[in-house]
Amino acid sequence: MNHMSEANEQMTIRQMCAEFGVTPRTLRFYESKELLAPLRRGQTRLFTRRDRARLKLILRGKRFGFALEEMRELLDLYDRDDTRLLQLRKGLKLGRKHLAEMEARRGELDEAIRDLRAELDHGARVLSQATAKPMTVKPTPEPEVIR
Amino acid sequence: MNHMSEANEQMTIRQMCAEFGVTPRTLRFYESKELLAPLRRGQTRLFTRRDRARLKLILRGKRFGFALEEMRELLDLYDRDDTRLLQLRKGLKLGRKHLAEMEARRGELDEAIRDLRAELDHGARVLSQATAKPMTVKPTPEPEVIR
DNA sequence: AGGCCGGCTGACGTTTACGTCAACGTAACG
DNA sequence: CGTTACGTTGACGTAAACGTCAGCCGGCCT
Repeated sequence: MNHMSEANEQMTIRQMCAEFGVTPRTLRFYESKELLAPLRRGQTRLFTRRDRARLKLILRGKRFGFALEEMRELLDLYDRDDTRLLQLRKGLKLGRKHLAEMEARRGELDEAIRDLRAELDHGARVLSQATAKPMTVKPTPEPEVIR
Repeated sequence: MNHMSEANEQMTIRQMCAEFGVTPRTLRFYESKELLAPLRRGQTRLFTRRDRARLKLILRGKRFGFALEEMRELLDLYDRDDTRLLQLRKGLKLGRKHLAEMEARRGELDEAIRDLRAELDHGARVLSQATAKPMTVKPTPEPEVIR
């Protein structure tokens, strides 16, 4: 009962690593870059729910090719410090820019997916034809246009 | 003189750079990694439509965080060498894996977009409320500056 | 008391994806 | 015929994002 105190609020570095699949080095590195700001019990880091939220966003950003430095600025937007209006304005502007980037990227991703699908379809077609009549092995002088 | 020769088929390194917004170094680097294989007129590289197609895919892949090495394997899939069936099979498998990754990534991207939008809406709401009744402004060190 | 675990701080190493610079070739321009 | 422009090949440098290793704490078990 005791060791199950409702504090999964603060967690150690190992627990964080387990939850997010990163190494301690990574978390310390992020802290050094001021992306995270865990509490301290003596020397030991204690990661809060805020750190977890930020880390989630960081890793998400990374997966889409945003640099850590870019993410750092954006993180404040998610912090919802509604008291400082100037900051908020800046954050909104930045956020909108980011959103536009992401939507553009989604469009491109869709295109890439379409293209890749087309290639896969083509490949599958060629393959089924080849296995159907295995005579047509080498000469493929089809007038197919490469687009 | 014949600057209008119909050969935009083979193009020089500068022309490539202009078309794709990269540096010569980048193209030479890609060649060294066997991602491109331009022809040669003596020493000079001549990039073909094949190189252009590949470069387009490379840059696209990069924008979505795929490493050059990953892209290199995939590029063959787009080459449509329909003669080597075993290769084709391998390529298809790889391509499908890649496609699955991209689709997963698109799902995540959509989620990220939704989240960011929510934050932006929240921010905008807070901001409009604050400007409507500016009494609830926490002690801001600086007086409000317009944008 | 001794030993191990988990965490901490440097500090240097590594990988990826190029940038930068030197030295050279060659073709055209004036 | 010199210089300007574009091309080439090394070779070394760099920024980002960690990995790795050494050395040192402070608890906790036995």
